[in-house]
Amino acid sequence: MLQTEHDRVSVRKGFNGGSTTAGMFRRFRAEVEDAVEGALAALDLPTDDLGVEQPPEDVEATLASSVAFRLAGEVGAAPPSVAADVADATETDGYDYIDRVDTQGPYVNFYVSTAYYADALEAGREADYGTLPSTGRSVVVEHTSANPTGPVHVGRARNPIYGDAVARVLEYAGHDVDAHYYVNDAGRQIATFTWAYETFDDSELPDPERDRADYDLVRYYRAGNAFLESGDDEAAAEAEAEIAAIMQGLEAGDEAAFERVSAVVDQVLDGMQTSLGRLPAEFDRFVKETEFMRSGDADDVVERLRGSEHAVYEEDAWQLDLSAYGIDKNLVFLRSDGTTLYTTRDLAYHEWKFDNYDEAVTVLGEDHKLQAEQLEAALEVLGHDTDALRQTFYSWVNLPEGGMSTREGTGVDLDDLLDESVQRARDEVESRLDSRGRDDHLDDADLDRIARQVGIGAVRYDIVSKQPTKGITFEWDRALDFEAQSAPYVQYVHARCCGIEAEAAAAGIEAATDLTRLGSDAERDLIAAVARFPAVIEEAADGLEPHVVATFVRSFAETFNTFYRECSVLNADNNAVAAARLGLVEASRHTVANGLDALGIEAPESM
RNA sequence: GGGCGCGUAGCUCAGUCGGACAGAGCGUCGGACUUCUAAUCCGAUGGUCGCGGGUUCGAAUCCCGUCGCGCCCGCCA
Repeated sequence: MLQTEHDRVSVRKGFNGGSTTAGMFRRFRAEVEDAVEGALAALDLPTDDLGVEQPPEDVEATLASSVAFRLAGEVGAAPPSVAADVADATETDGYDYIDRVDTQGPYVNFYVSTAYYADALEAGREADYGTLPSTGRSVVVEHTSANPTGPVHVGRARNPIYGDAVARVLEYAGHDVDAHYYVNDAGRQIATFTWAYETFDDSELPDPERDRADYDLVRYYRAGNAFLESGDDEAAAEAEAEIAAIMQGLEAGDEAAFERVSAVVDQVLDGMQTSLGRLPAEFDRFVKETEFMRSGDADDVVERLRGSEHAVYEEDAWQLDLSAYGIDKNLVFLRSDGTTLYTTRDLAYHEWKFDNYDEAVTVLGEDHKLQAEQLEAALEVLGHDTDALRQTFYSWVNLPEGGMSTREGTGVDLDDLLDESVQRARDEVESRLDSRGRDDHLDDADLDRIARQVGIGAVRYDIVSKQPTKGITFEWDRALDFEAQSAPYVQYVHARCCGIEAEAAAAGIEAATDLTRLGSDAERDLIAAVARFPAVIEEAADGLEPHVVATFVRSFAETFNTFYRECSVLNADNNAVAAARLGLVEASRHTVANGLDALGIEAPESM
């Protein structure tokens, strides 16, 4: 079986055309809000809080209002009585998706119309279903930005996985997104790295773990740091002088210094990109700190900060007193030796972002929170409206025995995790081959593809499905669990959809959009789930929380599996039912494929 | 010590801008493949939402306190 387009994760930038829909659920919600507001206004009641919410699963209504609770006191009647009045005053004519209103105790319940289901079914059959209409807003998402000092380890991997998903979700939500990786090629650590690379000899270092530049060069970085910490003060002082010279050279715009540093940075970054590309996490642009040193923008920031009322000169260094912004810690923006710091250059970068984008999103580890607050305050000192800046944080991924560190060489390399996961996925596929129900003859290339899609998808889902603020302890068995509530569970639904569509095509069944043939609970529940997808994208984008897509897609898969069991396409009572169900399968496939795509997880056509 | 975050079933997690009996998966126990793929489905089991106060008609959700864990408090990033 050949790999087709559906097997590949779409390129984010590809989503700028095609038909788009605001989504049935979102429109229904807007209608309900409008109707409730109208009813309250008619009753001369306040409309500031409509209390529109989603009822529990066992309630048939799609949305409800709990407004009667709050109004009971004002009206002087019990909530159920108020609810009845509101329901009576609610006008349902003129709305496409509100079918009817009733009450259940204190709740006013709203039920969707046939048109709601019909439109969801039709919209779902479009391949780009879930893509919201263009907002016309440009957003830069900066994520990962790991120091180019060595191979990407699992502790860092949450950033590209979460960050890439944020970028994708924003793209689905209709924004014009660019992903940036901000390259630290000017900091002290990089100068140290450069010195070490030039100083140590390959023969005195351990063999690299992999034949790749990042694995090769990180040995020098570790050796250099170990040397500086070894306690030989005289030798260390000599090294420090050289490191300082490199930093001074960069600051002075010395071309030779830039070349020395890039010789290290470019190689390591190239290796890191190979790892990141496996996830995949791809970037539209790599922005180097040194760009802002060479352009003079960093110096310009220094001059303007120095002239601000918050600037103080203490202990020979220029600092920003940010107590007016509620930050006790001074921000040093120019060292006593005249060199700039990371945050100084980052300020120049952010000014550039503001000039070129409507909104700037940054995905950072929680250890950067203080620095991020200082950055935001400093941007305000520089006269910017920081509403355009959204900084979002994730907690570290730790090993059961502690944290991971590139410098100390502790931790699990991302490559090792992905290799192991793909290998375990391959074992899994092979062990299932004999009992496999479908006879579509998987060849070796298919096994490779499935192992890769499932293995990497499982790792990615494991990380992206959790709230970013929650800490994660990395455990092999848990990260590589392919059971339910994991990527393979959802991917399997996609493969099932593809299998059904292939069989249906062979049987000459053509998909139809025919709601009249889809009356069972399982079918209606599935269409209702399809209808919610765009609203899920919207929620995930608004909160920069891709994990809500992960939750949705898993729950959607469950709904689909119930439908699968109860509503056969090929063995339907007649052709019309088969065609209608096939249309629903198509809508389901688009929902799952795009939900996974928004998370950066591939959707296999067969498993 | 101060700041920020986290604490929900034995385990891993949803739910947290206050609302209908707190939901999944794993685990355990018991069922379902001559059927579009069983990486599936169905059922049972399992919770003082860390603890103590407060606000409210109503609190896992908001406020105060407290305990435990994590991160930060560098002229590092």
